[in-house]
Amino acid sequence: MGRPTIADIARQAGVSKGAVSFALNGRPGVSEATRERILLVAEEMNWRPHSAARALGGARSGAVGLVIARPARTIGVEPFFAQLLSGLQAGLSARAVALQLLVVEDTAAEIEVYRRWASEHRVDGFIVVDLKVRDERVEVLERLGVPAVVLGGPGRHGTLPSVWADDREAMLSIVHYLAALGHRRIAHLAGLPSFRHTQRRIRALRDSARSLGLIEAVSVPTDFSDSEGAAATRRLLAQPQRPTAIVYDSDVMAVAGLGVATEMGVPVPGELSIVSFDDSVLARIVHPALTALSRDTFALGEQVARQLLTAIDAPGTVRDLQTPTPLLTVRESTGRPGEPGPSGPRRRSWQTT
Amino acid sequence: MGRPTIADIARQAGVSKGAVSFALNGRPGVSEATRERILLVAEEMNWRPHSAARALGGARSGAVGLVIARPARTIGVEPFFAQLLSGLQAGLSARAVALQLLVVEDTAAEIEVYRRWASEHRVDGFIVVDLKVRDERVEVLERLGVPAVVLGGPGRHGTLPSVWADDREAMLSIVHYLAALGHRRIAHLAGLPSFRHTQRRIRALRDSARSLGLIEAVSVPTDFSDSEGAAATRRLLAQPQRPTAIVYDSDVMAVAGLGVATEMGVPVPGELSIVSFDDSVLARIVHPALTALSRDTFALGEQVARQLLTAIDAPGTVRDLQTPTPLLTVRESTGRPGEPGPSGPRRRSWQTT
DNA sequence: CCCGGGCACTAGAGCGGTTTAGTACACGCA
DNA sequence: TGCGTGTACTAAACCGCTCTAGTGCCCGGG
Repeated sequence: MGRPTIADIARQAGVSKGAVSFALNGRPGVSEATRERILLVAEEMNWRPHSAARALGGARSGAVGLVIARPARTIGVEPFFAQLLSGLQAGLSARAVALQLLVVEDTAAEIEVYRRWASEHRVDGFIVVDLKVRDERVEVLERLGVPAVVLGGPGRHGTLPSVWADDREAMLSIVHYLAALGHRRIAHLAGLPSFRHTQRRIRALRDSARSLGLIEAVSVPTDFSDSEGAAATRRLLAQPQRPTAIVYDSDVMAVAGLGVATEMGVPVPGELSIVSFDDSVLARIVHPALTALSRDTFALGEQVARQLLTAIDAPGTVRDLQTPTPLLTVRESTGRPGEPGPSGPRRRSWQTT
Repeated sequence: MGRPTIADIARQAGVSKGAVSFALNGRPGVSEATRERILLVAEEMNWRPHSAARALGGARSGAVGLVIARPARTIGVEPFFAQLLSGLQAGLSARAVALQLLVVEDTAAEIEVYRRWASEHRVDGFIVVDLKVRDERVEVLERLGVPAVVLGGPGRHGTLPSVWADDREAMLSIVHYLAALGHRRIAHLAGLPSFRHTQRRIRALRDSARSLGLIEAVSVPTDFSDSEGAAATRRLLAQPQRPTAIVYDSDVMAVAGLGVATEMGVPVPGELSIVSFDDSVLARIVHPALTALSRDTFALGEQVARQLLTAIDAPGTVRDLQTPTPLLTVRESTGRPGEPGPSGPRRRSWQTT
């Protein structure tokens, strides 16, 4: 005999299938004595529900989907996703919900997967990341009628609930910090310009430029890759009037930028301050360690998971949720412009050529 | 009306459910004309199979499981997993098989998930990573009778097929390279000693020590984390007779080690050569870029996926598969001991204080 | 002319659960 | 005594698909 079914349990316990179902799901319809007997038998036979059978009865599939549309190599290194994933798992596993993960090349493929998984009843809901400025996925998901939670915002996510952090506030905190140190030429190596949070960061920098008396406040869009981060840094540092501080939208780019600065003999933080918009081990292990915006990505994942589970249980009841604005963790990569950093004398000597 | 079922299609096309099923699955029993008519109707109604209904009829669930038992923070940064994941996806998506991913704290939890998912018919097979020296998971999976492919080996994976690379050969190639450069004191910052590949690497280093005339060839076990990597490096470099080369079992540790060397004023590669056992963007973006063993992790993932799909289709037919031994990519972090590297004069100046 | 065999298709049983309708019995109450 | 009500349970429908057994028909051979 293969795996036991409720029919087997029913026979063994001398009751009907229905009674077993009631007992196992803790719903009324059986006496306490019978329930315990059934549970005992089920335990003995080592019974587990067949997820497909459950799902067939119109019930949940017990899984949620996360589809990421980024070229594989980019993800490879983003600690952000891994952290987020762990948090999601933590939030989901509390309710024994599994996560179906898929990495696709582009948004078209992503949407196709949404359609497929939804119509195959493979998942009960979706987590949407990398919210775009004009995001077609939102409409598709709304039309599919599948519960979904958007990571990003605020705004532009239609009727779907979102979990978001204030990127604007975060960028302002960085710029204020740099301005307070005396920086007047600040560059921003932004991420993909199609991303909503990229736009918010760019705008925040531009808006603060005048009020803080910045001479220069440019945002350079990239694809988040280390190579574009390095190339853009090289271009910025080759200018006659180069920026005294660069804000990177990801830690990978920041590290790549640090590498370029080192290679070009520009001392950090002596002549160039570097801030990363994302914190991770990466920012800590390089030398000098990078000043970075820290947020609890793991907790963020948990939040998103909770929101999604709620959205699945009671659609329409979930409201947007703002997470704490990331705080700046000051390390060794920032200092007053033109001044050697805390360990300046040593690092100054890099600047040979 | 909700989503269409084959009954709807049958009604619309004026045939029976059975005929529709035959037509949609491309099996004999319907004429070519009828088949086309049915397919057309299905297309029009935008029909998709209900995965649960399919799975219920004893068929496949259309998903495979990957459970990773490592503390969340460690994964966060391993580009290896992300690359592997992408490769797996690529291999699986060709057959429209989904990947269920779960990160758990320890092996006990991992085994529990295997049991649960198998008995719930949630997945058709498993991918096992981080093969241990004495690995209880193997026996559990064999007993469960679920198809599974082990990433690692050779040996110690029971009757489960494995995909493996020759870690021994790889380590030997590193040591030979370093010995040829003139290194006689080589340290190895190993990973978790419970991992099978860690043991193979340790043994390979030890075995080659005599034949190559090494004075020192120690392996220091760690937990793969940046902090242990940094701490161990600090200890090694603080010794009176410090090693002239360190081999790191992961790129994260290698980068952390490079940071420590920089901080301690030990020029790389002038007085310390660094080799990473894993290549990734990480190894390239730091400065100096790290000499590392490169392998195509993406392709590895694809291979594993293919093997697993075969194992699911025809259990018992799958044999072990050896993947190409990773090749050493020489970058800037290695050189002759005591000699400045290619850009040595500049870097030499780091070594102040 | 009848029969066997192959083809195209139908009917319906199952897969393993959930859920609803129905039944048997005990009990309280007029 | 009869009736309504509540409880504990059973029987069976149902979810959407697959697959087997069976049916009707046509064709060729004896």
